[in-house]
Amino acid sequence: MQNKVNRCEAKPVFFNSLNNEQLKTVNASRFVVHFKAGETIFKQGSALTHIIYIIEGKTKVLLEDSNNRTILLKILKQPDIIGGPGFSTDYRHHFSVVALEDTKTCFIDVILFKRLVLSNQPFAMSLIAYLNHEIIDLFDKLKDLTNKHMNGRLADTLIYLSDDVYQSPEFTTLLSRSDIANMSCMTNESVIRTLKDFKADGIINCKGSYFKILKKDVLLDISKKG
Amino acid sequence: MQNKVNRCEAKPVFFNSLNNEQLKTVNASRFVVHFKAGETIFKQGSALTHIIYIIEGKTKVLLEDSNNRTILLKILKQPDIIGGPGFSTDYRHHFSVVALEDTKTCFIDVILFKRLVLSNQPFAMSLIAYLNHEIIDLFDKLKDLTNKHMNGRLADTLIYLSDDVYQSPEFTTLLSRSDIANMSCMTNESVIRTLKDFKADGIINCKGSYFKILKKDVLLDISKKG
DNA sequence: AAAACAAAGTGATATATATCAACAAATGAT
DNA sequence: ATCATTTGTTGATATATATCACTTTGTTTT
Repeated sequence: MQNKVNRCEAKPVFFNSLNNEQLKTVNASRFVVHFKAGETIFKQGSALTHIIYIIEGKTKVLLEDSNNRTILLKILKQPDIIGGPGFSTDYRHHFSVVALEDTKTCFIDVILFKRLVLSNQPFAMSLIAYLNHEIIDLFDKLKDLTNKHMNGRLADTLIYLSDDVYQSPEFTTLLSRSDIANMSCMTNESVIRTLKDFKADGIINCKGSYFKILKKDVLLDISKKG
Repeated sequence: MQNKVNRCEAKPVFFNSLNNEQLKTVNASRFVVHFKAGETIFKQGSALTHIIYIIEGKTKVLLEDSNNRTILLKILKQPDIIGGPGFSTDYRHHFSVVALEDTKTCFIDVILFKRLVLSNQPFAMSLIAYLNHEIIDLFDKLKDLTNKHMNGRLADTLIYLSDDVYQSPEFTTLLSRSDIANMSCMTNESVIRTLKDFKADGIINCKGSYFKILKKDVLLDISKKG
């Protein structure tokens, strides 16, 4: 891990409610860290000492359990903030974050972050709104992953990648088949087989890391039906 | 639904960080509502107008999806607060709450609640901590429900009921087999069969609504192994 | 108490999905 | 370029779990 200290170029939407003086304090202590593809930005269970802002690059968020099973929860990229529910609870990380490509991040001391929350009500309120959005997303994830069958779950993953991560019906992904499996709660082999089915039905086209969604309406329908 | 207006006798832990003046404001506007067993306290999708504090009685929290499948997320009882992630986002309920027995609740206007959050930093911070705990619980739920097999999931449910809800190895529950199924993401029939297996193995005893956990260590082991 | 209804329980069968084993293709190292 | 290693792919088989049809038990209603 390279550890180049310099200024952040970008500013997260999240920090909009800070005043100039507060922004100056943040600027004074924050530092940039570069991660190479495959490197772990932080590991589940470790101490939460900084709130991390992604300046550049895509990262995957992993929920790991004691039996070596992993859920790939989501993909984070600029201007996402990586905090995690350890903030103001046990100050530990409850998921791991791994860089999918070379990634540039900005570290903000969590003690400073807490001071900002305590001294700026709109900032606190926007954090509360953010956390509630996270909870809504987790509700949806819980429903999708437990109630839907493989086809529906894989359709969800493909729609998520296309709409949210790559913002295009056509994309080349850094995710392996196993990553896609971990996102969709299925095995490697089942992902491959189901992708093959989708391809045979003319819903998508894919080869290796290349994906193209041909019939989004059908995919949405599969997602809805579960 | 009866709608008897009077004072709340109990005060949630949650409101500890309020000062006297703020408590007075809350007291002035809050009102008590009684629900009978089976009645819906609020329905998923409806407007979030009040934060509800449970004074007495047990309620179930239901996550409903568009295909009529339901997850029973948890059981709430005094001194739990029912707010939900609609607060400061879309001001809608993202789950339904149904009374399992006669339940006494205290309604607090959500606009007043928001004012309190904005005017009292420690209160805001304790809300943030609460939301983060909720997220940690959801992470665990997500991992448990997607990674574990039936035995492990049902073991989790039994441990939850014994430890958290009834706080005794022996309890008579208001939950039906279907409720237990919805908590454990399995069918009615599978719950019955698995309970029978546990009984045959001397891990639990149960008959109708009566449950007794005989070998908690074994149950914990089943839960861990998944 | 009888009837009606809901909830609990059982067995047979179907189905979704994982597992295993083997191989092909792509990628990286020497 | 060749070998080694990982990643992707395929087919055969095993297994967990749902579904369906039915019986039994318990609980409310008249």
